Amino acid sequence: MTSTAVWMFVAVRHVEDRVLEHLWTGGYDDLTLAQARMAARLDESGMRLTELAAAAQVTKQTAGFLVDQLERAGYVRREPDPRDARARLIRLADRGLRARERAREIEAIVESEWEQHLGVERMEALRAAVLDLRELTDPWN
Amino acid sequence: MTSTAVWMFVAVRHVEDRVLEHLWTGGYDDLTLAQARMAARLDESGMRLTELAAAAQVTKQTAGFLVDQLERAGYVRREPDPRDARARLIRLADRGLRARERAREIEAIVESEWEQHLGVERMEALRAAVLDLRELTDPWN
DNA sequence: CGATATTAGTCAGAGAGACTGACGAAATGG
DNA sequence: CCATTTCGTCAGTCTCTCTGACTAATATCG
Repeated sequence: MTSTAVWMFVAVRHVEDRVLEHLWTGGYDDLTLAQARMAARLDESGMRLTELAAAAQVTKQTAGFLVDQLERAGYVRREPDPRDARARLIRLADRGLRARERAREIEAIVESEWEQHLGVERMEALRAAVLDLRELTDPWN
Repeated sequence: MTSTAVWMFVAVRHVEDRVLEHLWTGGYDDLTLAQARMAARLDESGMRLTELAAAAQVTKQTAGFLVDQLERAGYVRREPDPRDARARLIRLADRGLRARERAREIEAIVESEWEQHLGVERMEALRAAVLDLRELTDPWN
């Protein structure tokens, strides 16, 4: 190093800090970084624990540990999966939806700061490039 | 979410996994992810613990904990700082330099994969954009 | 100079997060 | 229908990270 990935890491950490601070000051002060990272990968239609674990790149034990906490705090709920009696679908509950909304506020602000710094065109190119890289880098996709 | 930062996070994790695996198979199998992240931010001229902590975005206690391990494993050494008797300069030792060299090998491979996927031009734009964002995102700079 | 404030780093303790291994229950596929 | 795979949990351990308190050295300023 020092490779591109290191500077991406720095940028990510910066966003995470901003998001977490915004969530905390907005009343979601029981969320930890690890919990927020899990929740960030949860899609609208509900996911199984194993799926979520793969998407978040942690073991299913770790995912279960964090989802337990999110559930107890009211951010997500588990529903039976009609297709498989062993599995349950994890979805955002009301509190989770509201917290996601709040997170999106600050994300939009940070991205507009970046856009201001880079210019609209380069920011759009960055966004598109990173998204394209998912094909190579996202175990979930 | 899902914001740009989430996909950057995914890409970073992918690189970290690849680097760590490459280091492990190359004989540096005592390195942990947290240790490698610290070492990645260590510059050639030597840094103080407090500087390194700021750069890596952890507390100085955490930085000290990880540097202790890196030192015991022979990756770094601490030298007295001629400018300040309280401080010491942390530098890469021989083993650390060799490990960094090995890390750079795989980083170059991953970046060439990305370049192949995005094209030379877009990859260069990505690299430049992320580097430019340091002004907004890197507490060390 | 000398009192005060700041800075560099360490010690101690606690909590969170991450892993491996083993397991029961349900589903899948010959 | 039996063997295998998959879903999730339980148990245990280790690593990482933080807060708070502290010592020693340096910087500031009247």
